[in-house]
Amino acid sequence: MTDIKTDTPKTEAPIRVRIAPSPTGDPHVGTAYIGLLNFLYARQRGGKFVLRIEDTDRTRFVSTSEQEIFNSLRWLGILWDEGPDVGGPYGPYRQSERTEIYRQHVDLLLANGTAYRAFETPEELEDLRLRQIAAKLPPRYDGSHRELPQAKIDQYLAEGRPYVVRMKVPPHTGDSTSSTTFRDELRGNITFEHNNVDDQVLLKSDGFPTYHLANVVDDHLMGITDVIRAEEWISSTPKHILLYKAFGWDLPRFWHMPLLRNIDKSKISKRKNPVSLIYYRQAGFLPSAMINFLGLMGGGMPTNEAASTGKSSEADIFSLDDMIARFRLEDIRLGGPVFDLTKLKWLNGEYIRRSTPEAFYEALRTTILSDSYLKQIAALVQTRVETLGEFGNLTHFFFADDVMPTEEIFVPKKRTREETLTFAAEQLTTLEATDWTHEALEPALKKLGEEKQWSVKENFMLLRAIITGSTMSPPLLESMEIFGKPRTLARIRTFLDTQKKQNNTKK
RNA sequence: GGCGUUAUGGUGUAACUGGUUAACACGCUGCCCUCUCAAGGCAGAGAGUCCGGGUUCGAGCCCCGGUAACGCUACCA
Repeated sequence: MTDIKTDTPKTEAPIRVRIAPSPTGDPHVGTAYIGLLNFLYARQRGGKFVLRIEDTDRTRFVSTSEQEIFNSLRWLGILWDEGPDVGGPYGPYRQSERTEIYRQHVDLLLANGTAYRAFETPEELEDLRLRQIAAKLPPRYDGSHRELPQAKIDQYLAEGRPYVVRMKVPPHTGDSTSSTTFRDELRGNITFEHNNVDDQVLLKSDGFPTYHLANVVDDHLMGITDVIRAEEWISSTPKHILLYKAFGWDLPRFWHMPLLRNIDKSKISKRKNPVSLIYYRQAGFLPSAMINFLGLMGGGMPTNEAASTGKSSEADIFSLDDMIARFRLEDIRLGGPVFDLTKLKWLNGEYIRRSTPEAFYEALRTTILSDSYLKQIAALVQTRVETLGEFGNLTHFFFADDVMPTEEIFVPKKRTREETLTFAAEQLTTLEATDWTHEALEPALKKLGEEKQWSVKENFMLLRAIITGSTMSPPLLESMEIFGKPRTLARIRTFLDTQKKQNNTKK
């Protein structure tokens, strides 16, 4: 093993990297992927890895999300040196606690003429957008408040009209540049003409910053040296460069990583692939396997010597420590890798087979057979069994992954297969948007049933069939609650996918 | 539509500064082992490197032109 630190130029500032997830839902595999890459980069260079929470979107905020992000990353062993929960010298690490900082920085931009107030209402902007689309023009802010006379601004402010602050993208008086070129460490120079860069909103009318502003201000203030993020940010990087320039700050290095993909190559999404880290934990994937699998995405691990000497399959198997020792971020492949569950499951199986019997049993007992899980399930069936031996009869679906009802079971007497599948898809949509307590689930499902003219019995029986594979089960909603949202939704999606495929083969 | 990025078997990756029949893993097929199923062992099928030109003795690697996929195009991140 080589000493990585000797490779690091000694003149460099200490490496500081970060991930900045938004607490808007379940922790995402994409967050884990980018987190892993940042973590490795920092560890290999004796740098610091920062976790920052980007909670500036109040409309999408989910209160439990932040804690779940912490739990999931820790589960994987992706540990941060600074963050909201562990503190650090550059805090606070939650953007909602930094609003005063952003306000001050916006004032700086307002004062030096690189930003301006815009007083249009959201309705006016929507109207503009629609007209532009109708005229086959690229939808873009038309800049009408770019050069508002001071008198007008004062008047609007006095009237108390709400406003946003927008970035004044050059060219304008004081800066005549018409394009921005930046270096992506993986791809080389990328150029954007400014007439393709919108006057991005920096400060929303609710006083919160947008991603673009908060991100640049925080990265600078937190001393971030390398921005390692997903490819979807390439398009907005010129805005960020312009902001660094407007503040007069040095640029970090930018590394844009390929996007994880669904099987059909689109950006990975929950509709087509489980993306919740909670799902993977609850479904019984081992953190070592998940980390290993993520390390396979995009390459980056040099071919193992074991591959040429010993068993060749060893080449694909490595630990987090192996990655710290040998992973090369600069070798990441740029094509978007498909997040292929088949290979993940094979890897997971490898890790299970390699466990000691004790470790395997321990893994079962802390996940799929944990005391808390069993205790909740037991409470559900106590009145429904006559011998303890019947426990498995009623609860098999809690422990199985291949539940699939036959058509006779899931299609109600007076319904067709088609309308049943359509309704099941609507149930899925409803469940996705509902808090995961049986108290919340019941009215949500009943409301859907009323709207679509499905009786409560038909409604719940269909769902019961999908979740349990049977027409007989412990109380459905309580069962779903214990089984967990990510796995329940995944089961419904698997059901719908399978039935859809059967449709296609029938025709 | 505009802008940007990407492109090696079905999937993930490999192929030194261009150099023999494009390699490994997953998956798939068959066989062996075996009370079953996995695991394991063995043997296969599957790409000529998105397409078209060019440079070169020689191109997956270099040049030019296309195409397709993906991303962005919000007072979301």
